[in-house]
Amino acid sequence: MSHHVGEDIRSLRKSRGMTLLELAGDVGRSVGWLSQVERGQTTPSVRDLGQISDRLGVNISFFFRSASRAPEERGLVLRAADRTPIGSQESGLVEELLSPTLSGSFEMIKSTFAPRSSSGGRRKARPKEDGGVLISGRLTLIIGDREIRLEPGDSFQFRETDYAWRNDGDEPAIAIWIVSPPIY
Amino acid sequence: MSHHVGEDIRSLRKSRGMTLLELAGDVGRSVGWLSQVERGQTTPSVRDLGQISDRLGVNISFFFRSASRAPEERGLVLRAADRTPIGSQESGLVEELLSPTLSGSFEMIKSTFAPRSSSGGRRKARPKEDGGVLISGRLTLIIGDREIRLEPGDSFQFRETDYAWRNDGDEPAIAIWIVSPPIY
DNA sequence: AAATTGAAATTTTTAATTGAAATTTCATTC
DNA sequence: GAATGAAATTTCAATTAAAAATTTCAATTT
Repeated sequence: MSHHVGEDIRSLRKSRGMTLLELAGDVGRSVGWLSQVERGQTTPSVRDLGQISDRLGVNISFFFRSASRAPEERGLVLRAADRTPIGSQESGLVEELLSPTLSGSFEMIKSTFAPRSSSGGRRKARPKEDGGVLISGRLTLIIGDREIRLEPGDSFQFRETDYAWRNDGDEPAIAIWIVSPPIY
Repeated sequence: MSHHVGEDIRSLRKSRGMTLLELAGDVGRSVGWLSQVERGQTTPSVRDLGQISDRLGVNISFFFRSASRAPEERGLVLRAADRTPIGSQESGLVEELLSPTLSGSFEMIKSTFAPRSSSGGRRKARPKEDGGVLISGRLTLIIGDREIRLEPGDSFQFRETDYAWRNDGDEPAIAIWIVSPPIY
């Protein structure tokens, strides 16, 4: 009874705007069953969970990121060693989830921007608010019509949905990035 | 016309749950006047602003933290050099606002916990959500009945309103702390 | 004349309804 | 026991109404 993959499934499903009906249909199970899985009343088979994770676009290992930790701290802390890459198919950008749970009102992400790289086009996105602090390296943000060059220690926050980034430097740029509401 | 102290005043007032009527009364001015000040249609005198900042519990210099920066980046970026201590009368804890504006849906704070110090009693607080990443040092969080020892790189997130902290180490603990909704 | 007030006009917020959609429950089937 | 499917329940989004808060601006004060 220790693993509540259900809570993660629910958050991922919601952040993607899917209903029980849709996800259950996609993985070939009933709405009632998925409801029970999400609430921890039924344990899905590994095969079921594999289908679910495929459909939600995460690796199945994501559900077990804190598996080796004491149950009391699961969902409350995420240890540095347990962070997993998530999302972001963009080359040049590696995102690791810092939030121990997906069900909060905001999400914390460690973003690493490769040297000499930049985001592709602009982002299409739901209305959300972004913010962050540059920890190391250099990073240029293009927000609206403004171009902002960040140095370590600088912080930022904005609601523009279309923005882009660029790392002109020779070293990776590392930022703590905050998104609200959650995107994963 | 460059300084919009009004926006900060409005955010601080709201985060403290005050109405125009209350704050205006406390500083001996009319509601209409304060409304104009907050919307940048009237500039308060330095004396008025002093009274307002006293009542809101910030140093008057807070309103001018980004004064030397280009207007385009004000409210969007906060440069490392412009950070000011804010809030937290607690000894052992220094909080610096990272958010460039107070009007977002969350607030980013750099918290420095002195060696061998701890929070006094529990916190009384409005419902909010806290999260963060420990950047350096060691920090113990007491959340509900759980005691969590954090190492650098560990991240956390919770909604419990009563929590406490303790730094048993010999060096300061530095964390990036996120609060939603804003408290300042 | 510029700053400030105060009261009327307007906007925002809160609470209560309601119908639709989504979710939960649980007796039945596989 | 695992899973389904339909009935029961809950949640969500859209309305509406009343109260509270804010804005506006003509009048007053400095």
